[in-house]
Amino acid sequence: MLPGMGTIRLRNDQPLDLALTLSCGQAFRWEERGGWWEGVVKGQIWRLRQDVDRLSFDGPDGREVRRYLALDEDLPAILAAVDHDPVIHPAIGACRGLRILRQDPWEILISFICATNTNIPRIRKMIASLAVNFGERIPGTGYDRYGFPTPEALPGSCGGDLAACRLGYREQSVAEAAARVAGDPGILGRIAVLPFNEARDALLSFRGIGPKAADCILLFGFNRLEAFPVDVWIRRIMYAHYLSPLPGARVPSEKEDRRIRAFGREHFGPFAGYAQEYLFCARGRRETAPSVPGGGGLSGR
DNA sequence: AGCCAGGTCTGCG
DNA sequence: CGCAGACATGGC
Repeated sequence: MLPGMGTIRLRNDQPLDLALTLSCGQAFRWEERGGWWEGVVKGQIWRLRQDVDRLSFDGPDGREVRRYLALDEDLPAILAAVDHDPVIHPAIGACRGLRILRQDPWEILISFICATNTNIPRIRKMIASLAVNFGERIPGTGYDRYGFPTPEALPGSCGGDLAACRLGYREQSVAEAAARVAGDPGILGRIAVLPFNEARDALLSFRGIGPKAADCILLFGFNRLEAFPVDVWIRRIMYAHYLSPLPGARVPSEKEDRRIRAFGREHFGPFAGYAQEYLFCARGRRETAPSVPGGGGLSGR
């Protein structure tokens, strides 16, 4: 591991909370071992460690680390652009240094197909299982680590050993996505350069990718910071503090989620995804229990 | 034991 | 369109 090893001095005005960034649910393959965060990125072992303003890395080179962690992004400027109400403000304070990673679109696509209707611990297990069963073993470590499987390496038709990964009803969607991307290797690259709504529509054409997964894939895999994923937690938070369901509307419902999404993107602007992530990561103080819609909205909508 | 989980799809009106 | 159920699994 000699090739890429070094340190980066973090600037005071560009905060990073490495642990929060790696563990908050945008990436699923990072583990803390002996004071270092260890993960697999681009088929290589990456080890990262933060001591206040010193970021140490082992595996990648400094340029790769900066890019992956989005250290070149002006975080305070982004947060200033979304910090204009008394709900997001404390979330920003509570999650200082949280950054949205720049991850591999293919890995994120599969990860968020797996992320539907389950919890983060199990998502991590599903992804780990895909890597162990179909990824390439990475030599030179004291224990086995595996790269995320390529589209070609995953069974492209249902059945096969994919069942061993215990994906449940997500299995068919994963298999189809693998077959499609393997058969059209340029597809994700083309999606990457589409306008937002067209990219979103392209993702929605995959089985197993609905509105929420599409927004997560855009945000975490394509660095589209305007994406505003609406999951059960965000729905709770938004109903508790920002808007109420339309009179007579069923909730949850796709129609209502669409309103939440539109409100989020309008209210928070081009960096709505950052606002969403801070709200998501700061969940659990006031939003642990389902709250009553209609009480305590910000505006009278 | 039972509810819930970073939802989505299908089959009906 | 919009709604209700089904769905496969395991965490807590």
